[in-house]
Order: sequence, then C-alpha cells, then structure tokens
Amino acid sequence: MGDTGNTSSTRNTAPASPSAPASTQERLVTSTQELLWERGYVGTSPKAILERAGVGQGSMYHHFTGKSDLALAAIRRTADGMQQAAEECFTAPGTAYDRVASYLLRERQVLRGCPIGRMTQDRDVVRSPELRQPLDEMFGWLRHRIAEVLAEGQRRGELAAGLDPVATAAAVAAVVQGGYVLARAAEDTAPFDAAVRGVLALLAAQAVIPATAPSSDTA
Amino acid sequence: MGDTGNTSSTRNTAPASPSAPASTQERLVTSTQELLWERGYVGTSPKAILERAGVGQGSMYHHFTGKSDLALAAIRRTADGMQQAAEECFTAPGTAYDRVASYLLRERQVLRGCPIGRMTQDRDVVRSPELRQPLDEMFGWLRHRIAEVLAEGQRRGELAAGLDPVATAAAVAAVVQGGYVLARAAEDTAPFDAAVRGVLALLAAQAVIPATAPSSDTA
DNA sequence: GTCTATATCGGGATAGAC
DNA sequence: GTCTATCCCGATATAGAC
Repeated sequence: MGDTGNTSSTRNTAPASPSAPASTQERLVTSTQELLWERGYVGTSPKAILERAGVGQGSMYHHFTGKSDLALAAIRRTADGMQQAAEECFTAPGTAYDRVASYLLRERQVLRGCPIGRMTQDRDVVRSPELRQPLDEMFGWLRHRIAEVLAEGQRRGELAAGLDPVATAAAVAAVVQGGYVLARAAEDTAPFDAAVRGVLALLAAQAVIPATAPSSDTA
Repeated sequence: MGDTGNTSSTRNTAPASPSAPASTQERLVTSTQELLWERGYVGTSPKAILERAGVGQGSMYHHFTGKSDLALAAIRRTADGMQQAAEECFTAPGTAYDRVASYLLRERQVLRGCPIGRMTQDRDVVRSPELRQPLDEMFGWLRHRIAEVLAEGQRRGELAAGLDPVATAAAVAAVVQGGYVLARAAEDTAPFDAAVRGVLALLAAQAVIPATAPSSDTA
C-alpha cells in the first residue's frame, strides 16, 4: 500500500543519450508508458510489462517497489513529454489565435486517446495522491499556459477585451479531451476534428477587426 | 468470448412500476450500472456486483450469459437515462442559446465523471462492437440533437448564419466530456465550470443583435 | 430460480539462487 | 542486478444441490 518509494522523485528525464541501448530500467518505464496508454492502470499487469520489456520479475522489483511505483515513473515521463510538445505550439510565432490553433490542430493519434487524460478515468490513479499529481500538474499547466497566450493576444489587441482567458482556456483544453472521448465512442476521428473546428471558429469570431481607425492616438 | 446473448435485446426499459421491490434481475442491472460508473468495466468483477446486489452467483449466470452480457444491459440502461435527461434540456422553452446553456449548466456529479464517457476509456468496451454501440448511439444522438437546436436558432434568426451547427455541436459535447477529465485530474469541479462558462461566452457572442431595424419588412 | 461448492487462471508480490 | 520458483488471493465461470 504505502509504496511508491521513488526517492529519485521529481526527476523523470529520459536518459541523456536516447540512442544508446536502453537500460533495463528504461525499458521497464517505456513498456509501462505504452501499456498504461493502451490498457489503463487497472488493465495493466506487471506480467504484461515484463513480457513487453523482455525482463524478469526480479528486475522490476529491484528497480521499483511495485506496480504503482513503476506507473508513477511512467506517468511522469509521459506528462513531461506532452507538456514539452504543447509548449512548442505555444511558443511558435504568430498571433494568439494561431498558437492556440497550432495546439488544437497538432497531429494526434486520436483513436488511441490521450495517455494522460485516460489516467483520469482510472480509479486507482485518481485515488492515489502521488499518481494523480502529475495529471493535475500537467492539466493545470496547460490551462494556465493557454490562458497566458490568450491574455497576451488581448494585450496586443488581437482578441476582444471581453474574452475571459481562464474560462476560454479551460474550454479549449476540454475540447481536446472531450474530442478524444467522442472519437473513441464513434471509432472515428471525425467528431474530434469537428469539435476542434467548432471552437476555433468560435474563437476566430473573437479576433478584433484589424482596427479601422486607431488614427486618433497618433494625432 | 462470443457471449452477450441478450435475446431480449434492444429493450432496456426500466420496470413498469419503479416503486415495486426490485427483482433479482433488476438489482443486478442497477448494481452493475453503479459499479461500471465507479470502477469501469475492467475494474468491475462479477463478485462485486453480486455482493452489491445481494444475490448469489447462480442468479447472475441464470439471467445473463456472463459479465459482458450484464454490462451490456447496464450500459444500455444508463445511456437511455442520459439521453432522456438531455432531451429534457433541449425541448425546454427559450432560445437555442438558452437550451444549450440549460444542457451545459444542468446539475452533474462532476467529480464522478460521465458514466457513459468513462466507458470510452475502457479497452474491452471499445473493442466489443456490442458494448460500444450504445456509446456510439448516445453521443451520435447528442451531437445531432445539439446541432438541430443550433440550426433551429439560426433559422429563427437568433444565431449568426455563419455558425457551423455540426462543428459547434461537437465542441459543446466535447467541452462537457473534457470538463469531466480536467475536473477529475484536479479533483476540483472548477475546471469543468470554467470550461462551460468558456464555451457559453463564445456561443453568446454568436447571438444576433436583437435586430436594430427589421422595420423594413413590415413596410 | 437461487444457492453453494468447485475449478482454473492470472494478478501482484516475495524468496532466494545465480 | 537479474533470474526462476513459489505463494496467496481474487476474477470468471461451471456444476450440481435445493
């Protein structure tokens, strides 16, 4: 129960040389990331992890205290990767709308779902403060970052001043997560794409018209 | 494997007299509905269902061919209930915006998540055509119904003609499902509420101004 | 119809050899 | 560090008594 003794906590960086032959520990984490994505936490057994990683039981219990400890390492790794990928969209050049659009339209494996969002539906994950924390941080950061981009767009006069950056950011993040749900229910990416088009169109309507006459402030 | 022999298929109505002491079969379905919501499909064992329903193993395998067959009955029942609840919002009086808002703002047990949306994250459910069908129908109907309401709003001149009803409907449905995800990650309903406020504000901006001068058509 | 055995399998973890 | 052997329990289903 009280496991998850990850002392090397917080650190969840991938190995320095990504090309080097993966260590046993690395292979365990990678395999766990894949299986958590495919089957969720309850659906993922240590046995399946070991088989995919190609190692024996002993190795796993040597490097990790148990299933939840290994899952913690895997979830952190995945969350970090997602955050980096998202940040690339938000720092891209262009208007606030462009950058949000870049995030929404970025390539995704829609039918596989969101590897982090999925964890949210897993009872054992949400009930464990340690396992939930990376999800909380990731989505908290995401909403905050989108809100920042939107607020910046307002300051630049690109977006209507009346827009609520925080609420809009939550809506944008929710559309992506909900899009996954709708797509998986239909076994078709179309609902995801439609949802993204939907918010983007609504957001585009908030773009300020190129300012017909700001001529007065120069006079 | 090839079970789910629900011959009384399609029918998933609750018993005629909801007040009468629930039959064994009814208690099994109800217990399964609850457990699927709480723990998902993989996380729900027949044993747990039997304990909650207060019946023995024999009863379950007498009325149903197995776990998946019972789950099918439960999922259908839940999906039907959700559809009915949603329809009440859409048939309510008021503008298209009002009716969509009524759906979005309707009371929910946000932190428990969506009982149908959750199934979407469950491998065994999505991989089974029978089990996935109710989800597909439910969300398909939902998107279609929201699109209808929006299109009607356009015809009535309440909403901007440029609005894409189908894409907007997908976005609205996605915001709800994604809101659940964000809320559960944060263990806080705030992100859900923010997301709903967000889309509603964006949608409100699509409302046509009360028409300053429709005076010409009477002349 | 409903119950209580019973059977088989896999999940999750430990022990101890190499 | 890594492996295999072993342990205990719960998941899922069947058999057959009442």
